[in-house]
Amino acid sequence: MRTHLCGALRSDHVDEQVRLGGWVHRRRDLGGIVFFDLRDREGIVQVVFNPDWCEADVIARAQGVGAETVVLVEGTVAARPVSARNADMATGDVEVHATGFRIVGPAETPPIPVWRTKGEELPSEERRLEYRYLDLRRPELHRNLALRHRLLQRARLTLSDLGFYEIETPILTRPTPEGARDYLVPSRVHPGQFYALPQSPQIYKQVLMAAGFDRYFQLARCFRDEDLRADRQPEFTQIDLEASFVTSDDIYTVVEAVLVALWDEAGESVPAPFPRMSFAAAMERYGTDKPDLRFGYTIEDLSDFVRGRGFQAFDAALSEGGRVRGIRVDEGAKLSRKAIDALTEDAKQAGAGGLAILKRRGDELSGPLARLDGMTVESSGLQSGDLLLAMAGPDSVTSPALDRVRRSLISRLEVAPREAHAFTWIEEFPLFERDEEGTLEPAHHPFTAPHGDDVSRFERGDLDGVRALHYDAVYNGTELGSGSIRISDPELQLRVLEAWGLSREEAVERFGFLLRALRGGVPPHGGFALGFDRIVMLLAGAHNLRDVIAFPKTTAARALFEDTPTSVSQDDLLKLHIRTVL
RNA sequence: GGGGUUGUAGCUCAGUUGGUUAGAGUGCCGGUCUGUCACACCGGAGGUCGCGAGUUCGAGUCUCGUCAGCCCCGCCA
Repeated sequence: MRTHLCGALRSDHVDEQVRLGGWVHRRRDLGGIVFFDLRDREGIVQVVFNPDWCEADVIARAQGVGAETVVLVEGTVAARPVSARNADMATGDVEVHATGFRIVGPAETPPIPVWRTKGEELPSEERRLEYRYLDLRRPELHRNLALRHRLLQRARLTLSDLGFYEIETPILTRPTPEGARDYLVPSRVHPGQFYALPQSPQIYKQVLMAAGFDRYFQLARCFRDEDLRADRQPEFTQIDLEASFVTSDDIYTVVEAVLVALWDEAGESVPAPFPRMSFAAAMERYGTDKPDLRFGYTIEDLSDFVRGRGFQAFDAALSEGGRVRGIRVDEGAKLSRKAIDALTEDAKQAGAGGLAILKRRGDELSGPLARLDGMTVESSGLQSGDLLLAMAGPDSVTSPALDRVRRSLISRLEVAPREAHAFTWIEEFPLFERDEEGTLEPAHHPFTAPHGDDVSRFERGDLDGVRALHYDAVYNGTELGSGSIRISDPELQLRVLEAWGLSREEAVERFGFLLRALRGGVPPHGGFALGFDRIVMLLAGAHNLRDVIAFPKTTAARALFEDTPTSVSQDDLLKLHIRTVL
């Protein structure tokens, strides 16, 4: 049917007879002569209908063809007249002199444009999702999904070469009351019973290790019924992997190989191994477990610097066991009053009581902290033009607030990043953390092994300080994925589940299948899961996940194109033994 | 669950302090046009101002509710 793709035609093809198929992108009808741009997956080429080579009835039909109509074109590739070349088009040196054409896919006038006039905004997100078949025709989304395809293939190839088997795990799985909410699937043959869609293949991959597959990976679809964000969809794809007889270092090596390969596929060369940082150090220096290491402006402990110098709010916080922490900002004195107010607002929004500042210009200090007892230009430690931002409180307040202030500061100062790609491992996470009421909660899933040095602490029941063999891969302030070394001792697994708040009976009821597998002889094992959609988004330069997923959901978890979810008939529900209570 | 924001022609948007017949660009329809590439030019059609109440002599504009999109907080073991 076709001999070439539209976007592939170049000067080498001049004088060749071609048959093309594609969508009419735009039409320019000059009366006696008609141009249109024909678009396919590879790109766009100009087709010309001219009485010099074209029958009158063919021209007449070409004049009437509407945008987005699918046509077959027969003709000759010709070099354009020099004055008519288009440097903005990849195919701009040539055009197709059509001798015949046929409409094979008539199109209604499109409700949203595929081609937009210069300066015209994209249609609303709502329209784009409603008419997804049109929105997806835009070259930008084609590029994103083409990149996604290449990254998927590269991930497969890389892991396969490293000895990983791609093994599929069930989509109909066992509900887990803990963690994220499950999407439930009713069983028809077992009245009143339900499957759940997997939040991740976590337990299955551990069972595969127990089964001796040694190394597993999967491009796994995962489902979580939680509220959404620009970077969160209810169903998403993970590059999920697990390996046996490994330590954290082995997992780092594998994940680094995958990430380096993916970045390479996108044309970016990045060095491995990645630097490592403990969770404690990340929280201390950056206030977050996903620090953006492209920038400085690290957090400092200013408690001793300000203690007892007549600043009431600081001394109060210090006497309550808090600290005073802050950020020294080179050249920060140039920030406007308005910008500093905005930073203060950021700090308050993130939960801080306020933001105290000290500014040095020449030999003059200003700002509330200038009134500290004994404050002098020398003792301030600031260079001319510098700014010091400080806040007081428990770390649980100042860390997130200083993280927020730091990120806001970086964007307001428009500082250039020191490097384009800053990967880092964050490790030694706590195994448990306390929620707002002070109740101990597992920080991750309950299969994460305690750090070897902290096992005795765990045995003693001193859970607060126990570190986990859990690690995150962080890139430019974004968490790409996380993983851990798993518990392979069934007794330890039971005790962790108990510490998690489950009775022994409950633990066996919910996780018995895993415990049985562990008792059956399991190697030490661990793994990782990378958020694939997010990686594609970063590498495509997209700003939300919807632009790298062919058929995404809205922030209310609805699909507008197919209008889903939807009600079903009472009859269908009855067959599933379900009654609605709306 | 909470907060913010947006909703006006097929699409992208403007619409002043509440005041006559709600506008522009583009698309669409008709016409002219042989080198355009945002083709140009002439003419035309096209509106439940998201939906529902309320205030008012009068509501696109003010108030309340509601629906939908987007962003954020909670949530995401």
